[in-house]
Amino acid sequence: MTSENLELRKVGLKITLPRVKIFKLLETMSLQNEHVSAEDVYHHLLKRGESIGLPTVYRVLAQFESAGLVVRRHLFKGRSVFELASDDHHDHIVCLDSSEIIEFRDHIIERRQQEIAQQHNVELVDHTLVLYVRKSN
Amino acid sequence: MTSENLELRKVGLKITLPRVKIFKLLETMSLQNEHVSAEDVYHHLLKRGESIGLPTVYRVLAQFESAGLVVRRHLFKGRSVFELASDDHHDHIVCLDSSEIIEFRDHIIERRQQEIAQQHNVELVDHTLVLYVRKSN
DNA sequence: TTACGTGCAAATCTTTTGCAAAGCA
DNA sequence: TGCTTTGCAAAAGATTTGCACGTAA
Repeated sequence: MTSENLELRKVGLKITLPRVKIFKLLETMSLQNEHVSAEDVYHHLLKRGESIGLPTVYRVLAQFESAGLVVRRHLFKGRSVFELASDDHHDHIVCLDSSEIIEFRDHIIERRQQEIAQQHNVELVDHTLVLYVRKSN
Repeated sequence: MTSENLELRKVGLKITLPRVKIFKLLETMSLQNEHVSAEDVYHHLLKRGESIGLPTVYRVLAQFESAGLVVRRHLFKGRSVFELASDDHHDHIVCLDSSEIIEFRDHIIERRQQEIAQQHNVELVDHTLVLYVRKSN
């Protein structure tokens, strides 16, 4: 049993070809810190000769999100991007000039977020921190 | 000359009825910490008997954004919400149960973001910090 | 007057849904 | 086999665009 299959089984999803293809692609992309939209996933798979339908990509990504395998982010207007979930929380710097995305980790901010949630008497489930920047001259 | 007109003139936008209506509405909404979508603006205006077209709302909001009068946020999937720009930076807590939005301000996080931008040698233009929470039991 | 702005309808883009056929356990 | 998943086509939701008419300066 491959690692993808284990992950899928763990969250109660039946092992199907589309799910495995998409999970593997996300693994590759996440290793490279790439953030992909549903359309991106679809085109990557088509380009390598895989056969898949766009609605299936949307459905599978939504299932992965519900299962906690994947995190959906609203970094841009009009479309969601996805990355494999990981214990290693990180945030994003988005360059307004190049649309390049840089990931960063910061303990001070992470800790402070927890404190703020506590102050408001709510349970912190997730967070999005995006710094929109331009390259300094 | 009313204050709305001054603001519009300041950023080089001609004073027109739709722009004034939308600006006033945003002023009211922002005072109440409401975050409105283009559709929301459209329906609020229709409800109070104003005549306006939805494409105009989208166009005016985009113009206001370019002019720096309003900030566009991607708090949810699939649609943008807008609020009047202000010097007083704040961030958002979004309740996943009720979709309620709470604003908060935190100097520690603000300062830390500046430091992170400096470390990456980029100029911080804007940021979005959203804490997604559930009500603690 | 004259360039700019608006409204309507239609187009576009992203995402979702209905349903018949195919696939996994 | 039986229930789940997929693929296609079509629908839906958000946003944008083309164009003729209206309006601020």
